[in-house]
This record gives sequence, structure tokens and C-alpha cells, in this order.
Amino acid sequence: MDITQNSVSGESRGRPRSNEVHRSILDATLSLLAEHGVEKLSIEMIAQRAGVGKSSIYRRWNNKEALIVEALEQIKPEFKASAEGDLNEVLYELARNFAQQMNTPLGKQMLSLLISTISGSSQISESFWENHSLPKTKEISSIIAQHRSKERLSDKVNVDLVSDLLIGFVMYQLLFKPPSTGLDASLKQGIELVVNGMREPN
Amino acid sequence: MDITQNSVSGESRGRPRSNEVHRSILDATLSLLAEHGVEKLSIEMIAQRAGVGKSSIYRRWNNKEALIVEALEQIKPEFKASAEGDLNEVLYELARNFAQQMNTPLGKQMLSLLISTISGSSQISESFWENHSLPKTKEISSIIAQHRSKERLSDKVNVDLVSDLLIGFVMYQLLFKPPSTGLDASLKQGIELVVNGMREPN
Amino acid sequence: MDITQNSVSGESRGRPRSNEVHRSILDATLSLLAEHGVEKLSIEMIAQRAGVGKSSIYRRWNNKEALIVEALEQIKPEFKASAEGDLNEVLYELARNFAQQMNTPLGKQMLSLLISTISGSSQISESFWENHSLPKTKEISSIIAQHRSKERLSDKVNVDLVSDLLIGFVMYQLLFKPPSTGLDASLKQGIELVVNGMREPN
Amino acid sequence: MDITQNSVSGESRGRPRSNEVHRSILDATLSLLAEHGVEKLSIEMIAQRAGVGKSSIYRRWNNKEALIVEALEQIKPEFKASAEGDLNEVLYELARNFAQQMNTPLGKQMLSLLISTISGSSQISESFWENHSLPKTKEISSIIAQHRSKERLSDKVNVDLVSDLLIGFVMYQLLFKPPSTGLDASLKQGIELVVNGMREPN
DNA sequence: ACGTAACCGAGACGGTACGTCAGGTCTTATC
DNA sequence: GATAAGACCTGACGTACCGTCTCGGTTACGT
Repeated sequence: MDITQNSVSGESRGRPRSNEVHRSILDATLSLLAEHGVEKLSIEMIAQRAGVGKSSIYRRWNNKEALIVEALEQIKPEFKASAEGDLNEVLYELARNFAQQMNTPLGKQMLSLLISTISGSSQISESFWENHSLPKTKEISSIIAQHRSKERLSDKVNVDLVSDLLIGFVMYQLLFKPPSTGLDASLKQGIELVVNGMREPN
Repeated sequence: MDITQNSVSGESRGRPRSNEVHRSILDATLSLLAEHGVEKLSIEMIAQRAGVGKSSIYRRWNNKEALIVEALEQIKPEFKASAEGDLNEVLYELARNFAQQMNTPLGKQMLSLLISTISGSSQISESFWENHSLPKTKEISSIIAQHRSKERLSDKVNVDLVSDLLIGFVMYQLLFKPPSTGLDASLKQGIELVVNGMREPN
Repeated sequence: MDITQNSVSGESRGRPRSNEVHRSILDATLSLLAEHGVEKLSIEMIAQRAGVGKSSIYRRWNNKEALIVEALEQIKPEFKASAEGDLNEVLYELARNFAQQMNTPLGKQMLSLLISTISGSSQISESFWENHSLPKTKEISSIIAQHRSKERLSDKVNVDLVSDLLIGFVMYQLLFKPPSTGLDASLKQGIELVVNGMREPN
Repeated sequence: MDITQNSVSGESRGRPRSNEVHRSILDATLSLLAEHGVEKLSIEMIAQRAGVGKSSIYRRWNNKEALIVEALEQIKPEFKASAEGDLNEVLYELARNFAQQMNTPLGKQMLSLLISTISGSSQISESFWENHSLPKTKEISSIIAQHRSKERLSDKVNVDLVSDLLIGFVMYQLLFKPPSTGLDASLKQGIELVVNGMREPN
């Protein structure tokens, strides 16, 4: 996702780019994103908040979109799938963890922006999808596949389908539901229903 | 969602607002939205395409956002739930119908914009949610509830949860999946899985 | 100066134009002119202040400029040249009278507008000049001519030149001098100087 | 009259303002002023003619009026009073020189605009008056005073009054007289009359 | 040790679109 | 047919950002 030009390539003469500057730009971007949202976000605001010149931003990123995308990557959720417990428990743990990290102003901005850029079919978001979201999806799918064989679940069900179902459900809950609707309980019930749907009908 | 001042209320003094103008603005907005996307959309472009002065736009809507929201309402999908068949068939019919209407450039713009404005918590999108999306959700819930009693499905499952699961799934498929991935088949399988999950475990 | 279309011409069918409306438009124009100046004056403001529709204004005058010109004519100064006294006294009386009528916000607006439109060479102001200003100039010239023969003044001096000299002087005093500079005294001295200049050099 | 912020004061951080841009804006303003007059003048037109962004104009001047005033200052006439000859000759030289510079479309625009803004009592024009017109007036007064003592003219006459008389006369001729009325001859006669008026009546 | 190339903050630059305002025209219902 | 109201198209206003550029000044590497 980094579009910097001479980070690695060149022979690196002259003053090297300051990591401090890099960080403060990303920090400023994230805090302003959380405070005002994507629409009201301006590069000039970011530069001022970061105590940085505009050129230092454009030296690192080609345009506003690229900066925002990289900033949001900073907070992309860590999946830590504990291998213990049955599928229900593992998925719930996963979902709760993901939801917790996303259920913040910044997290919602990220989801919403991801969706916006996806449906705008910008190439930047495509690479974001391929490099980050897709692998995670596959990870979930493989977890499901592992448990499918251990627990007596129908081997006819498409595990990718199940992960889509769950991811869509979690995102929908996060984006559309008022924050105080007992999110965790909903997740638990939804997952149970889906896992139950994977059982061989008797 | 309409912000017009004297549409219904007033005593109708002066020249009435032209419905023709109203329509051509909305039409121009939709066609430009489909052609260029939200980011590139400009009021000046809309006015020109519609053959209308900018003031005629701002007389009806307070700003660009309000216009876009109302324009997108124009294409909000019609749910026509056929009462025939079992739950699987009814839901599939519903989903396929919805997906078909949304699986267009404009439809995706609409979904993505809906999500953006939702997570930006603007009051405009809140009312949109309450007036349009929520009732549709309830409609689906009630359809599920009716079938739950007829077919032998567990009466422990929360029907709202099921509809959330399905809506989230359909939206996710629409927004994130490449257009040529056998959408209909995926929908069918996903619905079957969920409905299967509603059965009493034997 | 009146540009009305069917005042006299037509057979006058239908409702006749209201003189009341005409007056209140002119009054509103003058009061707003005095309050805000030409620059800030808007037709919509005038219509509102006069309690009148915009069309009633445009039915009577072709555009803003025409309305303003006619409004300012309302307050054009009355020359009442008392025939008594010597030239000095007569001219002073005339000048003081003119200055008094012009030394108001409206009067200055009028002079300044007259000059603006003159140098813009609009046809409206040309007719204004020919119909009103020029005759007055000639009147002054003839007064001077009469006294020239009575009092022993050089018959070589061009009376038009003298009136131009005086008018220019009075206008300059009105427009450029702070209001509290002893205007009357200046006028008196200036006139004396000019009249003295008309005497045959001994 | 200059409203620029960091021309002289600041510590000169950031890219300095381009003199070239400054000049081309003023030039464009003047040429458009001469072509179309004040009324038809638009900032957008100026920007285009100058090959400049609107922001570069508004960075230097707060609004259209301020720009126009400064542009007109560019063409303010140079008085070059030759000290040779008697008062008649000196004043005629001065007047003819001034008239020549002002007897152009731009010159008339300038005079008329000066008067408009003066009578609108805007603070901008006040400073213009104090910084430029008033000193010139005083200069003329002092020239007259010098000659008054040399030539045998009454020391009772107020020299400021005489200069007002002359300035008013010249302006009036410039603004109100058709361009081909023998301006120079009129000026000569008028000045002779006034100078003659300064003589002690025998 | 010392040039010098690339960095840095600041802010001017040419653009584009915003939302507002006014001018002059047109269209209602009412008088 | 005049009237008050107000919608209509047009076009300029002054503002806010975008992404680029140009200043003076500052590192840290390579000679």
C-alpha cells in the first residue's frame, strides 16, 4: 500500500525521510477522521494538526485517498483465532474480537470507506481487498473447514459461503444497529444459527 | 426526506414549483451518479444536464448531500414477497429480486452511500433508515415468523436475527463479490443454510 | 425619462395602473438609496420595502438603472433665482440654495450617480443631461449675461464658461469637502473671486 | 491602500508572492476596466485575462472594490509643474497636462469611481483622498501662493479656494463636456478668468 | 570536514466546486 | 389587465480545498 518513491529503490543520498513525520501524519489523519469523518477531512487540516508541511504529505502519498487508506490500515483488526473450543465458541470469539475493534468511530469510518471505495472500483481499494480482506476470509474459511470434519457437520456445505454469511452478518450489525442493542448476544445467536444450519438434516 | 418548504403546507402563493424541473434534476442526478460516481458529481454538472439553474436546485435541497439522498430514494427496491411456496422459496425469491434491482452501478452507489451516511450518523440518513429500511426489515421478519409456525421450525429462533442475517449476507455479496460469481446460486445456498439452521436440532 | 409603455398609448383596457404603487416604489427606492447607497441597492429590497411585486417594478421601468434615475429626479433641486441684488448676491443665493438641497446623503448619491452614468455614456444619463442639467446651465448663463451688461463687467468673458466654473466649483465642494468646512463661506468667496475675474482689468 | 499582509512585515516564510502575478492582475484589471467599464467588470474575467487563479486575486485584495481602487491608482496622473512663466502659464500647463492624462476611458472611469466611492464614504476611498488627492491640492495651492507674491495679486485671496476652483473646473470639463469641445481653449480661458479674479480691484 | 542532494515548514500558485445573491423574465391565483 | 408572490435561468460573488510549486533552512551521507 505504501507508494513512497525512494524508500528502498534509490541510492539514498541526501537527508532521509523522517519516520517521526510519517507517524505524526498518520496519527493526525486518524484523529481527524474520528473527529470529523471522511467528508470534512482536508489535507490542510492534517498538515496543521501534524505540524507538517503539505509537501511532506504529498511526498509520501500521491493523493488524499492513498493517505486515508494507509491510515485506516493502521487500525485494521487483528484476527487471533484461538484454536480451542468447538466451532461455535471459536467463531464467537473471532466475531466478538473483530466487533470490539471495529465498534468505534474510526472502525466504522474504516468499514464504510472500504465499502465506498470498493463499490467505486478504485484500484487502490482493490489491492486493499486482495491483500488484506481476502486472506482473512480464507483464514476463516479454513477454520470452519477444520471444525467441519471434527464436529459432525455436513460436508456438503461450502465453507466460503459460511464465512461470507458470518462476515456479512457482523458487518451489518456493526454498521446498521444502534450501538446499544446487545451486540454480543446477537452475534452469539447468529453464529449458533449458522453453525446449526451446517448440521446434516436428520 | 423532502425538504421543500411549500410543497403541501403553504397557501400556494406565487408561481408554483415545477414538477418538470424537479424530475429533470433527479433524473440528471441519477444518470450522472451512475456515470461518474458520487465523488465526481457536481451540482453545476447536474444543473447543466438538467437544463436548470443552480438556484432551482438549492431552492429544493439545502445541499448536495440532501439531493443525492433523495435521488437515490427514487431507485429504492420494491419488495414483492410472493406468499406461495415454502420459506426457502419465498426468501430466495425476495433476495433474488432485491439483488437484481441493486446489482447495477446505481444500486451499488446507493448501498455504499447509504452506509457512508449511516456511519457518518447524519440525521438525514437516520430518517432514511427509519422510514424505509427498518419497515422493510420488519416485513421480512414477519414473513419468516409466518412460515416458522407453518413449517416445523424452532420457535426459539429470533426472527429479527434471521432477517438481519439474510440482509447482511445479501448486501455483502452485492458489494464485495465480483459481479460474475454466480450470485443467484450463492444466495440460494446461503438461504438454505440459514433456514436449515432454524430447524430444531434432532 | 418615463419609459412606461401603455400609460398614454393604448385604449387602456383592464385594470389601470395604480399611482399608489408607482409612488411607493419611488419612495422605497429613495429611502433605500439614502440608507445603503447605490451599490447595495437591490430590486428585491425595493419591492419588499414598497410592499410590491417585482413585476410591478419591471412593468414601469426597464431595468434598475432607469428606476434609480427617475427616483433621483424626484429630488432634483429647484433653482429659484431671485432677480434682486447684484450678480454676487444672486449667484450666492443660487449656489447656497442648490448646495443645501444637495448636501444630503441622497443629494450626494444623486451627483455621484449622475457622474458615474455620464462617464459610462449610457443613453439614459445622456437624456437626463439634456433634459435637466443643460437647461439649468443655460439658465445660469443667461442670468450672468443679464448682469454682465448691467454691472460694468467685461463683455469679452464667455458666460457659459463662467457658469461651468461655478457649477464645477459647487459640485467639487459638495462631493469632496468634509461636511463641516464652512461650505457657505467658501461658496461666497469663490463666487466673489469669479465675479471679480469678470471685471475689465484696469 | 495596499492590503497585502506579508509584503513587508513578515519574516518571509513560505513561497513569496509573485510580483509578476501582481502586475498581470493589475494590468488585466485596467485593460478590462477600459474595455467594459466598472459595471461589467468581473473577477473571473480578470483572473482569466491575467492567466491567474481567483485565489491569487483574493489573496491580495479582500474584494473587488479594493482591487479596482488599487488598479486605478496605477494611472493616477503625474503633476509636473514647470516653474517657468507667470501664474497663468503655469496653471494652464498643469491643467492641460492633467486633462490629457485623464481624458481617456480609463481616466474618466477613475474620476467617476473616485467620486462614487468618496460619496459612499467608504474608508478605502477616504485614505485614497488623504494620501493622494489632498497632497496634490496642497501642491497647487503652494504654487499659487508663490506667484501671488511675485505678480501683483491680492493677498486677501485664499489660495486653497483658488485651487479648489480650478480643480473643480477641470474635473467638470472632463466629465461633463463632450470630448471635442475645445477643451484646451476652455481651460485657458477659465484659468485666465480666475487669475484675473485674484487681482486687486482697482 | 565538508559539499550537496534530498528533506523540512510555510505558504503562494492555477484550478474546480461550493453555496449565496441579484438581475430580469415568467407563471400562478386574485382583484 | 394590473397585482403580490415567488419560481425560473443566468452569471458573478467570495470561500475552501486540491495537488503542485517555490522559498529559506536543515540534516546526514559520500567524498
